[in-house]
Amino acid sequence: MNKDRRLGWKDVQNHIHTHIQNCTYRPGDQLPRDEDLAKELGCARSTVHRAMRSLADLGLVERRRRGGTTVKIDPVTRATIDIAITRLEIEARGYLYTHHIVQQKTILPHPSIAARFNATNLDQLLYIRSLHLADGRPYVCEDRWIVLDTVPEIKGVDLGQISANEWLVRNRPYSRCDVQIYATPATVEEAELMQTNGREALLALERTTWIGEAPITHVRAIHTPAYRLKPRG
Amino acid sequence: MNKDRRLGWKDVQNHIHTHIQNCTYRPGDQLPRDEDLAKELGCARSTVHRAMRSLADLGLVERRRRGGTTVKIDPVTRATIDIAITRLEIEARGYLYTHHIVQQKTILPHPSIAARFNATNLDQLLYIRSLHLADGRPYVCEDRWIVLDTVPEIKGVDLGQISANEWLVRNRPYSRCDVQIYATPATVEEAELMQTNGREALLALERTTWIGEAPITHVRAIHTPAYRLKPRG
DNA sequence: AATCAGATTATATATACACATAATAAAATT
DNA sequence: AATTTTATTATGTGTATATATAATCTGATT
Repeated sequence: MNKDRRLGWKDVQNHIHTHIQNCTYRPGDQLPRDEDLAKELGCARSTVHRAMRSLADLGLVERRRRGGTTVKIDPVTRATIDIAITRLEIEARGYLYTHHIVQQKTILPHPSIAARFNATNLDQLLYIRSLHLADGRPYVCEDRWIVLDTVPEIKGVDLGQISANEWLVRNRPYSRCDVQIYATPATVEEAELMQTNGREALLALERTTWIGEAPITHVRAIHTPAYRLKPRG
Repeated sequence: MNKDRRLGWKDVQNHIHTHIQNCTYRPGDQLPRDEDLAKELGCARSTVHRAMRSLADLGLVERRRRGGTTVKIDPVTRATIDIAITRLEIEARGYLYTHHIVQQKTILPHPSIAARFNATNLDQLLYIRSLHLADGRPYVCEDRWIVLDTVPEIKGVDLGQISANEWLVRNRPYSRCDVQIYATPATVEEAELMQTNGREALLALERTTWIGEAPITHVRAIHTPAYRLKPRG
């Protein structure tokens, strides 16, 4: 037990959070100043500050210099999703991971792909359609465009061995990543690959990455119909 | 300009982040100790600590007591989505918001709904299907189950005026929220409401909330086919 | 009355130091 | 040799203080 222990920032955070849940402080209300709260609770201002900053990170309160801290008027539900290497996601669910390349070719960028990269002067792209399986059953179908100017080394990699997904994550850190999530009906070919019905509703997860100004890759990953994306704990 | 300014934690963060992007430090590598980095960069350990904690929050590095800080072996793309009140989301896009109730009734919980709440002894629920429109065009169709035992006051609220979504967010803080995102084909009735084709692929966003142990509400919000969920900048 | 220069105030950041805690290694004990 | 105890080490937390920054108010100047 932590009977006589000093007050920690998490205690302070809980204290305030509880009051917000109690409606002691309601949306829009002003919270006490850091200093006053510190005095009231018998801890240092830094400790209150740490707790307040954490609550602000959670999107529960808003802090403005001089304006003090207020309970957010329009609370948002903040959900954080971790998009891991597909192999690890499948293995974490206890399945055996395999993958294979469906199609691979070097192409010039289609305007819609160039638009995603927000670039006009793109040269050759490596296009790969690959299927990732869990215990032999389709799990994710990935369409990927890799900017060869930015990642020339990938030409020498055996992408049948290590997936482009995994190789890139391990070898090409990015400085910016755009994500979009949407529902899409399976095309006939996709339905065949995913072993499901045509025009079935699939969850699509698109990512586009850059290092500095240079575009790296654009992926569109479609999941099996039953797939549910769950934010972390 | 901040020429001769002291080093801030964001500077330190950028410093390390740049090195990770450079591959000076690669996934799995050990970073210098906080103290050494502080000495090297000429700032306090607390400043380095702040930067490191931020990088850990971003999912870029992992910190273990005694074990030091390492670049994450399997980096994840971390995306944070803010789910706001539907009215505000629509207005933020510059549209006129309207909504209306399609159906409203008091029912006993269907087992699948009780399962979502992880509860067995649920009493009466208020079920509401409502349509939220942007400039008169369907935007979101919301199926909501409200636990009347937990939120009895809602019986006295005119939910045609203020949506259940908005009333609950403003009046019922929650301590826990489960979120699930998936694709679903529109039913015939849903397609009619959303003015789209039957079995069209729609993005569904499910939320279930509790205050303490008490279940508050469960929502299933389906979006128009063109809808794309975008994590915050 | 409008404008602009300071004073004020609350949060934000940086620093320094002490102690807590967890993980590990080394030493002592059985 | 196996186990337990102890020491070490790097991060985590709490405290105290000084300074920075942004927002607001005050009041002098025009």
